[in-house]
Amino acid sequence: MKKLQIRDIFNQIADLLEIKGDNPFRIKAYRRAAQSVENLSSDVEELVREGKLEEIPGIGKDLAKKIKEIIETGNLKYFDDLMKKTPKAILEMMEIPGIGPKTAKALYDNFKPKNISQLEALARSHKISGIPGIKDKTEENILKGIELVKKGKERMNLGMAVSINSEFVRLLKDLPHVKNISTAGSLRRMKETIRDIDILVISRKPEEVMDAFVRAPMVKEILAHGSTKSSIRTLEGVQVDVRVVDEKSYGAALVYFTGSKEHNIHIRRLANQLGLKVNEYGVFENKTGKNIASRREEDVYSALGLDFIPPELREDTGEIECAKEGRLPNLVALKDIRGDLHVHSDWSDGMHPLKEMATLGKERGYEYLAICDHTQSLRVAGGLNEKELKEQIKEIRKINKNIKGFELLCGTEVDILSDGSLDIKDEVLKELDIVVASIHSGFKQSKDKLTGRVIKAMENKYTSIIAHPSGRLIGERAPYELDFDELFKVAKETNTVFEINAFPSRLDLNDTNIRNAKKYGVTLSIGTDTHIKDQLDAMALGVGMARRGWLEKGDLLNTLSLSSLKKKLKRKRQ
DNA sequence: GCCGTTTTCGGCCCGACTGTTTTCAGTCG
Repeated sequence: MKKLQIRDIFNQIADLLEIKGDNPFRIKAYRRAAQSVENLSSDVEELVREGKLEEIPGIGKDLAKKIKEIIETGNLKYFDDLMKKTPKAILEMMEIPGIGPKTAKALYDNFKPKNISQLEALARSHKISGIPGIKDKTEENILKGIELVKKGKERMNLGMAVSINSEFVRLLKDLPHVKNISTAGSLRRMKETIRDIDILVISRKPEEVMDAFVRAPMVKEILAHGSTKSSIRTLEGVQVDVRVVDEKSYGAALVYFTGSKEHNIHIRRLANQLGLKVNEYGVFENKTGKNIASRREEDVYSALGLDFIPPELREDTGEIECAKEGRLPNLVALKDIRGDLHVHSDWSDGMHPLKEMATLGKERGYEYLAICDHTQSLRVAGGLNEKELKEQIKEIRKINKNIKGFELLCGTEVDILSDGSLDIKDEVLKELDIVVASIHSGFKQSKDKLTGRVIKAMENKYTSIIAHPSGRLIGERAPYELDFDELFKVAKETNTVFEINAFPSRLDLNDTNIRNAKKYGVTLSIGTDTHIKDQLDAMALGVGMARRGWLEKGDLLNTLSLSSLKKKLKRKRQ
C-alpha cells in the first residue's frame, strides 16, 4: 500500500519538524498532505505516471516531487536525513499523553534517556522536576502517561462504546438544569472503533453539571475539571469528555464536538474564505463580530453555503465539496431496513429455535429474517449436512404457514471450501431462498488463491451473498488478503451481493470497502450474524457502517419488500 | 509547504484546561 507508506512518512516528517521547532504551518502542510494522500480514491502510482499529483489538495511542487521519489525509489532522502538527526527516544516520548514535542525535546536535552523505561526511572526518582517548566505535578502526569502507554491505548469497539456512553447519558440526563444531551465525537460518527467518548450537554448551570460528572460512580480518575469542559477515565480505562454549552450555541458546539478534526479544520478554512469565523459558539462575521448561526447544526452549515452533512460523513473525504454542490447522498436509515439477512438458529450454533426467531423478527417490525445456519464442514458450529438442511427447509415452510405479514427465509451460511467450491450440493442450494457464502478456513492462503476462491464461489449461480468478506475480527485478527477491486468487478458481473456484517467485532465490510463497492455498482446487504437475540440490535451498527460508506436506500438489498427481494434473488439464478 | 474572484506574498482553525507562571506556553481535541 503505497498510499499508507506516503502517509506515514509525511506524518513522521511532521513530528520530526515539530521537534526541531520548525515553522508550524510547514508542519501542518505535511500533516494535511498525509491525510490527502490517504483519502485518495485513485491510485497514487497512476497519478505519478499521469503527472497529476499537484491536483491533489495540499500537494504542491515540492511534495509532488517527494511523493514521486517515494514511489520510484521506495524511500525519501529528506526523511532519512531528518531521522538520522533525531534521537529515536524523542519520538518515543512524544507517544506519551501529556508530552508534546517541546517537553520531549527538553527532557532529551537535559537527561538523554534512551527509552521510556529510562525516563520512567528518572521520573520515579524525582530527577526531572526542576528543569524549566517542569515541577512535581508534571512529573506525576508523565508517570501516569507512561502507565497508559504501557497498557496500550486500545480503542474499543462500537458496541462497548455504545453501552458505556448510555450509562453516562442516563446519569447526566437526570441532573437538574440539564435541558438536552447529545452524544458527539467518533461515536456519533459511528466509527468502527472508538478511543474516547464525547458528550455534549445543554445547561445554564455548567459548573453543577461538571461537578456531578466528575463525581459519577463510574469515574476512576479525573483528567481535567474545568467550568465547561471536563475529562475523566472510567474504571474500564475509557476516557469520557463532557462539554457544557448554552442552548443558543448548541448547533455550533455539536458540529465542533462531533468532528472529525479534519472536517472541522476544513469548514473553518472555508469560513475564512467567506470572511467568517467558526468556533464552538457559532459562525461569526469577521468584520462585525456578529453571530449569524449557532442554534442548530443545519444553521451552521447553511451559513457556510453547505447542505446539512450527516455525522457519519464528516471525515473530510469529499463531503464538504458535495455539500457545497448539493450532491450529498440521501443516506439509508435504520427505518428503511425491512429485514435481517443473516441470523442463526439452534439448528447450528444459535441459541433460539426457528419459531422463536420468527417471533423476534416480527416483533422488530421486520418483514423477513433469513435463517443462515452453518454447514457440515464447520463442525465446531454444529454445521448442517444436506439431509438436515432439507429438513430445516420443511420446518421453516411449516412455520411460515402460521404467521402473517412476516416470513422466515430458507437460507444457509455455506462454507467456501479451500478450492472455492461450496460445502452443499447445488441441487440442495436450489431449494433455498437465499445462499450466504463465507470463508471459515484457510485464512493464510495467498492473495491470489483467496481471491480466486471467492470469485469461484460468486460464479456459482446459487450464491446470493458473500458474508463477512474480509474475515477480520477487530483487534484480534487481520483481514485476509483479498483483491477487492477484482472481487467487486466480478460481483457486479455475476449479480452477487456483498454483506456488511454488523456483528460488533466484525463490521465487515468496513466503511472504505463499502464506498468502493458502491463505486463498482455492487449491491450490499446488512446481516447481524445473530446467535443470541439481543444481537439483532447490531443492525444499527450495520446501518452506521452503510452510512459511513455513503450508501443510499437503493444500494441495499434488505431495504426491499419481501416480494421485491425474492424477485431480485431469483434474477441471478436465471 | 500550500495557496489565491481581496493576494505570487503573507496568510495559514480555534479555544479550553493545566501547570507553571505572574501573563503564558504547551498540549489536546
